[in-house]
Amino acid sequence: MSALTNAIEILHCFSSARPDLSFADVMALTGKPKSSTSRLLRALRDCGLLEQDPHTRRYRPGLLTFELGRLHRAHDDLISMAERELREVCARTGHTGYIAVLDGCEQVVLRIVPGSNPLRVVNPPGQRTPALATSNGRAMLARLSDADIRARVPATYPKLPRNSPQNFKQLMTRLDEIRRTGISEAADESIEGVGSQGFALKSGETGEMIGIAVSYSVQATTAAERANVRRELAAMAAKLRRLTGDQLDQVVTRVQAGTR
Amino acid sequence: MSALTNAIEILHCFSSARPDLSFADVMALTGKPKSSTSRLLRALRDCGLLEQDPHTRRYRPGLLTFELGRLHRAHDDLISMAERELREVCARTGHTGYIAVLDGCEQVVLRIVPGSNPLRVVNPPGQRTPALATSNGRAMLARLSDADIRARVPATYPKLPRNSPQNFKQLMTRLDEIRRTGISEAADESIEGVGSQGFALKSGETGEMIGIAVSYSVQATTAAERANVRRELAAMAAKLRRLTGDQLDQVVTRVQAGTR
DNA sequence: CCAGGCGGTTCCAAAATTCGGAACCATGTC
DNA sequence: GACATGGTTCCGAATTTTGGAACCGCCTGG
Repeated sequence: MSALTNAIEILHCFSSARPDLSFADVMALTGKPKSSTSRLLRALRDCGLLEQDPHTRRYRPGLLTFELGRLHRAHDDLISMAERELREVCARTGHTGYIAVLDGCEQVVLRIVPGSNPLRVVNPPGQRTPALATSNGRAMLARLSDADIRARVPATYPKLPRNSPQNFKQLMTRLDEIRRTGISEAADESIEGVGSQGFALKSGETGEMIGIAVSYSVQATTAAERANVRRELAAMAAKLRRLTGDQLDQVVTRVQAGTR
Repeated sequence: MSALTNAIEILHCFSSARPDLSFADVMALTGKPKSSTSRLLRALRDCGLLEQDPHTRRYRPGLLTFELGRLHRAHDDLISMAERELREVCARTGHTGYIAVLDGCEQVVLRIVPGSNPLRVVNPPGQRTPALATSNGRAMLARLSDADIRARVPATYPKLPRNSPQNFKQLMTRLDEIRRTGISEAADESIEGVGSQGFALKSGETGEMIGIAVSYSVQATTAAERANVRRELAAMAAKLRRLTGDQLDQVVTRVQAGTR
């Protein structure tokens, strides 16, 4: 196991749920001996990937991650084009929009477009969620080959909220429906009372794929309003597919860094 | 040289000026042989620290840096408190506010508060600039010990814009003035026609230090207006120092990860 | 005021990884 | 068809990393 692997293992311990960690936390989470943890944390701190709170001695992501994270935003084109369209839809419907990418079997929120409705922002950028339990997560999965999907979903199917697919077969049924209709829908899954509809967009040029979704309160919307969202999304999908040269039938073969 | 060191060396090649790099760029910038570069780039890509554009084959910071960069924001307290105050000052004066940290002899912008005046945002968050040529950069340096300053400034004093201190002695004169008045001023330095005033804030609790500055067009402001900015800053500084327990006379001994 | 825990650091020999030169290869282009 | 670009793979030598153990400074509770 290389030094880099170890470093990454530590970095992966941080999440929105655990934005900072103590020495003991890191030891427990990685299962590494004290000396190795000590050396590695020091190395990561010295190089700016981590910072240490001088008072509590806890570790958190460092200045370097902040700088590089800003640069990652530059990788635009597809995302900013989608964001522009999403902004208009959100302005018209009042709902909240999300753009996310797939990483393994999880999705990471890249952009959020706050809506005007009282439903407040629940998934800030950087948030990582199981792709199986979100509308645009499943929309992205639906565009992969069955073999790829099988490889991404953990061998022991995870325990998901009640309305999410409960096993691999149910999942494939829902993905097939998405493949037919082009739109993915979720309700009362990751968050109780919250529903969303989304679709996946894949650049014909670079092959990168993003998920675009609109999220709303299930209680506060009528069936007619949800049908309207679906129409809006379908129109946005058609326009973006045309702009980006997305061939719907073409399956994604390789997605960057998404093995985990 | 450890694998981690090499990885960091590559990551440091990226900047706002060079947000993506080709294989050859990385080889040239690091001076490493082809095989090592190949292996390392692959490792970085596989672990999510870098991404590769499938079309151009160029490398850029990856999803993991985006996620961790968002978490870095969580490290708030001092910064968010300062941001709140700065927001009010910017609303009153119409100028643009910056919060930055010191890293070695450079500063990195953490937050920006856009003003209402036509002077547009010039330094987005994540931007790295020589601390010697900015008002809050010098304000932060002024709070270090002379020995620490000498250690941070490169042995061969860098070539700076005309109005910046041109050698170590001039620098120390300006820092002494900042130490006396508590406020740092710059005009026509990093950017022609742009002036700024700033100060450094150091948490009495954690010891971390940030720079807070207000930036304006030199042409479009009168001396009276600049004096007003100075009063506003002095008042904000006094308030924040009280809130954070900042003892002005106490010199910063160690600042995180700021050796480079 | 001593014991014990936390958060480390340092040491060392064994084990694992990295290093870099060289050969090779797939694409795209002149 | 030759050449450049952007890699990958191989291999022995050289360098790092590893983890157990001992040690240390600080703080807290008894």
